[in-house]
Amino acid sequence: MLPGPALRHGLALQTRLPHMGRKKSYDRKEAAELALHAFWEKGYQQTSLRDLEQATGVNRYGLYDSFRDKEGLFRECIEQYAAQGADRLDEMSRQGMDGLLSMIGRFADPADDDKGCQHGCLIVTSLLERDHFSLDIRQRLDKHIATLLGHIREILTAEQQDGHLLPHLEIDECVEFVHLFLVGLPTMSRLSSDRSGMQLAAKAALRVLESWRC
Amino acid sequence: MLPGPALRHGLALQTRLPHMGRKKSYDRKEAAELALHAFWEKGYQQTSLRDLEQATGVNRYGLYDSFRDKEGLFRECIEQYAAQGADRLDEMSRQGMDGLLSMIGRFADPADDDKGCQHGCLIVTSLLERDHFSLDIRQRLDKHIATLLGHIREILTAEQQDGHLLPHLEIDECVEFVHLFLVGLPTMSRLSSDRSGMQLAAKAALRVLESWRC
DNA sequence: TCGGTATCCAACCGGTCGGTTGGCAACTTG
DNA sequence: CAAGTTGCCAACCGACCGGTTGGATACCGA
Repeated sequence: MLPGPALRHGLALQTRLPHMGRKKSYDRKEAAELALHAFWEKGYQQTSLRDLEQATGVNRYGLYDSFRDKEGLFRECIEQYAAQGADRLDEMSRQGMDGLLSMIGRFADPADDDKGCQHGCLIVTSLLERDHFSLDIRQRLDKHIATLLGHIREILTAEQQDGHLLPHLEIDECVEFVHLFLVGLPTMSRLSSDRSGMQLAAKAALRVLESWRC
Repeated sequence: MLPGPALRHGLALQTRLPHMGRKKSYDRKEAAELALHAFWEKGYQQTSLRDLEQATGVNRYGLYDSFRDKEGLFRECIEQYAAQGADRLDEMSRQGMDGLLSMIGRFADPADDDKGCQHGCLIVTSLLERDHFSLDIRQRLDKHIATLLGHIREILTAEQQDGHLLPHLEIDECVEFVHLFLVGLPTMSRLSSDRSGMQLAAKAALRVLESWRC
């Protein structure tokens, strides 16, 4: 823990061998991944350190040692989540409007058991707990949202320039409208255990997106 | 508090005069109204009894005495809120599609300083905390949501029968789409202190509603 | 004025929160 | 093996939660 008596024997702090002492019984990244799903299901505030200990199998000392504090662990989780999502976003961008449609379509299609759709985007749902986070976390969440909106804007402008989207549409408005879907649909699914209302809304959203094409 | 020695003097419980003893220093309904705004701003879970004492000016003993417990106070708040909202809903129904448009339009128009739009419908935002409530509260919230959706459905079917709405529209889908707006717009405004994105989305939503008319 | 009653308020209760620590177990090095 | 270092775990900490209570206070009827 603390430096210990090594210094008294002339062993400088930075030259201490990294493989000394007991080995960690858990993998840092794996623990963060498990914690991520706990946060995702219950939200930041409602996930206690006791929950995290159980979800990760790591004692709170280990969590504290590896991630500094609860928020540090959460920071690692959202960065890991965003890193995973980045690939998906790129894939969506590559598919253009179809990618966007399939993204919204996942909400409407109950056959697709992508767990993400059950809880909604972790970044979005976390922003609902804005008040509980430090400025640092808030800024990271905002940054990730901006990235998401950037991808959507990129898709829409490209499609419009290629003449595949109605020319009179205001891109700013369309981007925020899609944002509304991405925020509202998972929220709706949280409001009720019955997902049919949300699915109808998703179908309507898809119709609107389709109507933008030409 | 407890019956006291009155009975020993032959004074039956139900015949005790209601104006005995010290007078309440607060009005029950007024206290509920003040508590309502506290719940509305911070949410149920995040509003502590300390907050409620400060917001209402009533000591927790008084709150406990008048409302049984925190949830009892909240129950009173949402019923009061729903009662107030009922008039507005009726007014909206009377105006038909225009009423619906103006309801959504309030989100887009920053000049209108209706505080309700800042936080979103209390019923909706409360449902986000579903897990923290008893079955009774959940059912009440669900009932109020159903009432709201019923009004929307009523408006849309009437307009369609009168030939003022495109005949091919599926009412079920449209109702849930409006529901999505009502859920998503206030949620968006919570995600960011900058309301411009939400306002753009609201404008897009209005365009969609307009496009349904004929 | 005085007994009876209802209200008010501060102190308190058990429980849970995020976070900390001391003693022990496991590992490397010599 | 012994010395040095690190990880593990349970017990613990102060703060805050919703809720409770006992004694002081204000009000009523007689």
